[in-house]
This record gives sequence, C-alpha cells and structure tokens, in this order.
Amino acid sequence: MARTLDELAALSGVSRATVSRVINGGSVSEETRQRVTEVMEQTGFRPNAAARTLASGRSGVVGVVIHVPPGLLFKDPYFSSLLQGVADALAEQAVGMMLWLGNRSKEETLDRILWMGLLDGIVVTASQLDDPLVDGLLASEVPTVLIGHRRADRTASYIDVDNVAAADILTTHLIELGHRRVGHITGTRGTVAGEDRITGYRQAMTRAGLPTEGLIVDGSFDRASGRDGAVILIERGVDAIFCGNDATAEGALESLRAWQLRVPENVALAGFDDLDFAAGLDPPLTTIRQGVHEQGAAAALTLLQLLRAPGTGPRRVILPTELVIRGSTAGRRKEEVRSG
Amino acid sequence: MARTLDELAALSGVSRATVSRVINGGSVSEETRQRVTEVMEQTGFRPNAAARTLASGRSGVVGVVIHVPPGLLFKDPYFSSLLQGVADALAEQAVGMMLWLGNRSKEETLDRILWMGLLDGIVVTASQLDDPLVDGLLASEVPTVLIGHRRADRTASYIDVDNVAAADILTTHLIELGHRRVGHITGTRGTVAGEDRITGYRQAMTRAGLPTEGLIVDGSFDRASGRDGAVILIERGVDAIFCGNDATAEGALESLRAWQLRVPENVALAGFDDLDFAAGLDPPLTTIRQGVHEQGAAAALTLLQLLRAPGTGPRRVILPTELVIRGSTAGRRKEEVRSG
DNA sequence: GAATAGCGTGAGAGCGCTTCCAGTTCCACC
DNA sequence: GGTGGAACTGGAAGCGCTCTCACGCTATTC
Repeated sequence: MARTLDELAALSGVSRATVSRVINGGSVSEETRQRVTEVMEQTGFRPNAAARTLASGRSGVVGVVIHVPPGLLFKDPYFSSLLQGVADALAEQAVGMMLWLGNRSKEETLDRILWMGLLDGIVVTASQLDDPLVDGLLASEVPTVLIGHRRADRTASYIDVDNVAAADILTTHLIELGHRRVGHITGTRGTVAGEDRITGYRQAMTRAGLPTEGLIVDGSFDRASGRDGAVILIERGVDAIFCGNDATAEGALESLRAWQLRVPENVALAGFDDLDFAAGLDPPLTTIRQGVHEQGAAAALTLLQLLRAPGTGPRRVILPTELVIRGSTAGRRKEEVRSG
Repeated sequence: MARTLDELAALSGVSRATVSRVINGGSVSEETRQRVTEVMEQTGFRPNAAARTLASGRSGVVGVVIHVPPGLLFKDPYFSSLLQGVADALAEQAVGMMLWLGNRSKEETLDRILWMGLLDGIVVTASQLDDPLVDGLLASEVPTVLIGHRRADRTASYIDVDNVAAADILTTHLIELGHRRVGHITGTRGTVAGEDRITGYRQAMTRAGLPTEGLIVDGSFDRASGRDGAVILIERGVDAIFCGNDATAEGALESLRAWQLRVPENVALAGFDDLDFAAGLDPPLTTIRQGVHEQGAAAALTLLQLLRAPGTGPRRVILPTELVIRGSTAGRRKEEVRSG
C-alpha cells in the first residue's frame, strides 16, 4: 500500500523525517513510534534500499571474495568452512553478502567488484604471496579485510594465524619425540601459508641443530602431492613427516601404508588444519588446529567493526592455534591438546 | 578525480545526460563517445551504483537462496555444483550475486531478503514440498525462478528435471534385466525429488505387473540411510535396489559388501544424480545423470531472460536426464548412455 | 520567573543518476 | 531553397531516502 516514506508519513500523520527516525532508531516519542510502526506493519511497507544507500552512503552489504579455482572452493573443506564462517557472522549481523568466486580472471573480478559499488566493505582471501586482486582491493577506497596476509600488508587490516609459530611448535613436538630426520612436504609454493610453515619448520629444526637438507619436498596442499612427496622422503629415509596440511598428510599416509611402514612406529606423521577428517584417519592425525570457521567469522566481524568505527586505523587479528596430538605421532597416548 | 557524472560532463564538455548515454550504450556520436570514454579512463570514474539503481530501478544484482542446513551445502556435492552453476552463469553475464544460506530460520531469511531490496530477481532452491520461504518469495513482487518445483507452482518460473520419468526409465532398465524384486530406498520424504522418484519407481513396477509391497524403505539422501535401508531390503529379499540418489547407493553398497553379496550378480544397484564419485565406485554405479551445474546455470539464465523481457509470463524449463548404465547393473557391458 | 537545557519534530536540501521531452543539427530529397 | 525525418544533445524532473538545521515545547535550575 504505502510505497514511499511520504505516503507512510501521510498515513501516520507525521513527517517523512520522523518515519525515517522510526526506521533507523532515531529519537522519537514512544507514542509516535508506536503509531508509525503500526501503520508500517499494516501496509507492509519496506523502505527502498537504493534510496537509503544513496542518501546515507551505506548499503548494508559487504563483498566476499574467494578467488580460487572453480571447484576447489567446494572440494577443499578449508575454503567452504571459511565461507560458511563469514556467511554465518554476516547473517548474524543482518548484513548482506555478495559473493565473488574464481570463475573469471583476477583482473576481471577486480574490475567487476569496483564497478559494482554498493559495497560497504570487502573480505578477501589473501593466500597468494602475489595477488593483483588483493592489491587492487587494498588500493581502492573500499574498506577491506584480508584473510591471511603477506609481509607487505603491514598497513592493511587482516585476520590470520601464526603459521610460522604453529609449524615450529609442531616440528618441535616431533623432535621432542626423538625424531631426527623430520621431513616436510610443503604446501603450495608461493602461498603465504605454505611458505610460512616452511619457515616454522626450518626454525625448529635449526634450533635443534638438525639438518633439513634433502628433507623438504614441494607439495601443493592436496592428497596427490602427499602421496608423491612421501615416496620421495621414504626413499631418502625419514622417521617423521610434517605435511603442509591435512589433505597432504592423508596422501602421505596412503604411501606409507603402501610401503608397509607403520605409523607412528616407523614413521610419525603430522598435518595442519585439523579438518573434520583428520581425527578419523587410521591412525588419527596429529595436526595443528586452526578454527577455520572462526577465521571467517572473525574476518567478517573485523570488517564490520572497521565500518562502524571509521578512521580508527587498520585492525589486525592473530587467531590462536592448537597442537592436537593424536595417534600418528603419539603411539600410546590418547588425544592431547596443547595450545600455542 | 571525477566523482560524479556532472564533473565528468564538465571535463568532457558535454551534458550529464550524454555521459550517461555513453555509459549505458545510448545513441551518441562516435566522436563524443570517444572523448567521454577517454576522460572516463583518465579519471578512473565509476558511476555511483546506488544512484543508478534508484534512478533506473535496476541494480544488476540477483539473490541466490539455498536454504539447506549449514554444512550440507558443502558436504553434498549436489548443492555446491548447483551454486557453482548459478555463480558461473551470473559472472558470465556480469551480474552480481547476493547469497543466502540456511544459517537462519526460513522466516527470518525471507524477511531479510525482502528488506534487503536491491535485488532484481531471485533464484531459490525449492526442494521441500512445503516451504514458507519459497512461498514468500513467490508471493513477493520480486521475479523469482525456482530450482525444482512443486505441483502447486504451476504459475511460477522454474527449471527442473523430470524425476518421475527418469526414475521410471531407471526402474524399467532394472526390470528389463530380469529383476523382479526391485527395492527402492527413497530420498528424503517430503522433498520433491524424493517423492517424484518414488512415483516413477511405482509407475514402472506397476506397468510391469510387479508388486512393490515391502520393497520401499524410507531413506534420506545420505549414505547412512543407504546402509540401513539396504540391510532391511536384503533381509526381505531383493535382487535389485534403486536408491534415491548416489550417496544412498554408496551406503547401500557398503551393506551389500558386508553381507557378502556381489553386485550386480546377486543384487543389482542403481543411484540417481551421477555425481563425480559414482563412476569411481566398485563396481561403477548405474545412475541417472542430471547436469546439476547446468541446472544452476539454466536457472540463472532463465531469471535474466525474465528480467530482460518483463511481462512475458512464467518460464518453465525441464532439463534432460540420461540413464547411465555401468557395472552395478550391467555386469559384462561397458558404460552405455541412453538419453531420456 | 527568567534562563537554560534538551527532547521531539518538520522543512528542505541534497545524494548521483536515468530518462523523458524538447530542441538543434545535419542530410537527403524534392 | 524548402521540407521531413533521423540522429544527437541538453534541460530538468524526478527516483525515495537521510540528515542537518531550526523551531517549539517541556523540564530543570538558580
């Protein structure tokens, strides 16, 4: 019935300005608020979003950019958990979500996003060391929060975990169990997480006075690279393998089994992420738990804080990780958790 | 530099109206277009989306609603393929996508969507026979395309497959192979696909003069229900099982194996969907292929057509399915494909 | 009782764009 | 040279809302 604020105002016997205050929580007498609300409900009035956005400069919509190869988003539980986390947090706050996936080139996606306008802010995954899409968003005037960050992103807002420290802790755990030849099947080279985990691994090995020569094999965060990497490491002789993530560890486990090597008796094995399946492997996988869903949610909330308190400078959040010790490195002990 | 059309117009020496025409492809002389375009590029001008939306009544954004339990979206490849299909088609057409998942109640989601405004149209999955969210969207004035449809949706636009016919064809295939006691583990009761597939199954059995008594067991589109349902059917005695979808069939296969029953020699097995893993099972699964990604894309394109040709009445698209015959029902033959 | 404060309200000026309408210009043709 | 029409352009009226400002009124203070 009532299609505009003016009509609603006429029906309620107040001015348009007052109706606007009712909708947006301005100061209005209880009586007036009651009356206007009633008329609003009767007429099923919904304010025009474009007009609100134009007048106020806020849309209540944020963009979420997960530019990974099509298919990967739903095959790799990491990305789907992340998206789920962002979506949940935004829904909780009644903020709309526009989504961009990796179905166009990064340049095109960037262009589309900036032309779209309408966005109050953006959450984007920054997993690559070099990413024109992320750079472009940061250079734009749209407030942006990164999930994961690069060394160069010192002035950006981001949420991340300390991959270096976590990998160090995990590697140290292996060393403390008495392992000396600890191999590492890396994550995808050129990704932040991959490189940082290598750094953490190296750091721990060096501190323990152990060599890493020949013990680092390039992987790509997937099962296949875990299978292949494990074979190489087995041939070179290792007594423990730290994999770039859980999927890689699952692949490595398959190779170890194929070579009749027992885990953890012959070779200890560890992953990273603690995705759902990690605890269900045989033996259950020692790994680093990082709350991926929480990371997504934290990114969304950080962005909203940024939007609600403009000009307060970049926000950086480092979420905690936990070393989750399970059968693949323990042998006799049950699951233990050490935070770090 | 130039932040508004007026500024751009001044810089280019034309009126704001002409600049608008350049941007929106109105009739402008080649010379003028050139000049304006040049200034646009130099200044990096981007028109204000809210203002465009307000003035034109179009936002270039559509909503996608996949209201399924959190987690299911990414665990069930059906939904993720669907979303991927929609996302790809929209990206192709440079249309923005707002996404709503099942993290709030249907009523709340409906409310949020309608309040959001800004949407030119909506694509929504209509898998439940009774769905207030779908009903609410259809009742609103926002153009809506359903993926899957209910009997009552005769006046709505939708894309769908003919589940009844496909289930009939598949069941008939089993009967033609000589099976007489063909069991059916249903999909989730109350879902369109689940019920329609039962209908198709019944139809084929009845036509062949075969009884279905005691041969129908309720399932829920997942592996667990396949495992359980198969046990019941095995105990009652069957020589073939048609499962509500591929995941169910995978579960059934586990039970058959546990009971030392050979597939297809002792019991033939068939699924529905032809998701990626179906061909990789042992034996490879006979199933109905429905292009899920294509369904998503078709829904998006149908919506866009609807938007571009308003007032042309509802559009209904039935996508084809194929019977894919593999080892789980064939035994000796290699993969065959029959369309239907 | 006057001065002060503060709340609730309405008027009105935009926000930046699209699009209708009314020219103006330029040709082709008679 | 005059005419009709097509192609292009500018003026200006909105689109529906937010938000500042000013005003009137009541409550408080000394």
